[in-house]
Amino acid sequence: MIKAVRGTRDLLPPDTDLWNRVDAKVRDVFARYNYHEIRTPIFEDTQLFSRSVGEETDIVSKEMFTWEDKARAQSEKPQSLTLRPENTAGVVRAYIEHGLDKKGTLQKLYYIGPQFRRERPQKGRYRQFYQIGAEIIGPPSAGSESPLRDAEVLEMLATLLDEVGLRDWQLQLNSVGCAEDRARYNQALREALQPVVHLMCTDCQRRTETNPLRVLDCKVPEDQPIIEKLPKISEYLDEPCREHFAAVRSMLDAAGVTYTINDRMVRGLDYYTRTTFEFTHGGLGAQSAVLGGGRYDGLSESLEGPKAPGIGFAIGEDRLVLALQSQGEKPAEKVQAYVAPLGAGMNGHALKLARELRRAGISADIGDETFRLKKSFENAEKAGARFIVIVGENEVAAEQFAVKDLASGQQVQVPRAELTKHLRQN
RNA sequence: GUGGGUGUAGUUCAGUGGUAGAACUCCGGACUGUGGCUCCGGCUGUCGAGGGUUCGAAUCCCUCCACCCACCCCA
Repeated sequence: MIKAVRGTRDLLPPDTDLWNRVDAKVRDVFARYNYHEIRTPIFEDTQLFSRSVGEETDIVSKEMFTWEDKARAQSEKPQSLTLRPENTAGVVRAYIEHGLDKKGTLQKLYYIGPQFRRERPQKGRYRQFYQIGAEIIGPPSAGSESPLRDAEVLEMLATLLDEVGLRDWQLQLNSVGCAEDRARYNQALREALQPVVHLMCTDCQRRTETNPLRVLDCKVPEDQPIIEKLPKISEYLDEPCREHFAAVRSMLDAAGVTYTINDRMVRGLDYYTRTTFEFTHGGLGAQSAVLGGGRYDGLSESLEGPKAPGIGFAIGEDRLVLALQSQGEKPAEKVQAYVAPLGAGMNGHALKLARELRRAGISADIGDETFRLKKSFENAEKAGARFIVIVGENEVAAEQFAVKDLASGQQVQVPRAELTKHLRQN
């Protein structure tokens, strides 16, 4: 038997009803904040990701689905292509390619779609997973660097999660400063760790060499006293970065968005600058982050584009749905009417009637004239139908249909002309 | 890539060397135009795959595979 490949999965009803509800709500919120949808290709030139996400990150160094396309001409080398592991790089590429900076305004773009990373699957982590993301990007003259953009994005996310129905989420906020700040901080961390690192777990010893920032993320209890004494990134921000972060916080305070500063939160993509954030939720197993994001002031230029600071985020839709389900969210898609043809020659009458209902905006399902009435009732019950409408010879002749409310058990005769009204009002 | 757990009916699972089971689901009937409840009857399996031990393997051994969870890392 051929099965869905590792890390991929089928989304089936009724789960897909919940997914669609999330999609619809998210589009509704984005529209109210004046975002518009962008759709970028599912695969891109491999270099797009190695140059934006970062050659040394886990994503690029070991998690990408990459292959060589055939050369177009004999003189050409085959092109290396990659299934997108995230969507910000693609959006910024499109921004540059279509000269959107020339519009002179802020671009507020959102996307919903699958992303691909070749990781070992576990709860809340799949090789094909879905992200809902948005970016605000534009020339500095349009206000793209303003801390108001950061605050606006965070406020929207708080609203979005509330409206989607997620309870008990937490916003973790940090600033990782600019590239220079991070270089100085990395150096300081290395120096601070040097005398004590041999007391720490083997992971931390490795991290000190490869990526000292990661040490801050360590969860080993014995290491915590050491980690608490390490220098903080906030002490290494230069004046502009410090002011920017303070402005973001004061606007969040003004708007009444609650957050916690987490100066140990480090994010793994190289392009992040200044504000970084995560929204977390308890129902997700080890993957507590429902969404993550941050500012990326230098990304466009690193892709040979114009100066175009930006800020964005990606919601893990798989995780958001998981979190909603963990708090008991159940999609209950029901059909309003079940039309039950009864006896030979009734299928046509049933279809005609169902057509009238459906055209009037009433959801309806149809049985079959070979079903005994008992079976039709059972089917109607299984479908979660509110009403069953019986289409038998008597009914057709009298132009009056037996309509039974399956919840209350009440049954009445309803003239054809009043049928849609009767079914709609309940 | 590493570690742990689990693979038996459509589903959830029991079965630790001797004829593969239960519950639920599904199908039919009791009930010929009235569901949920009840009762009766019925279908369903390469026991994850391959090899080995044994008179005999779902069960013991070896190898592999898949899924789940965790690490790493991230959404």
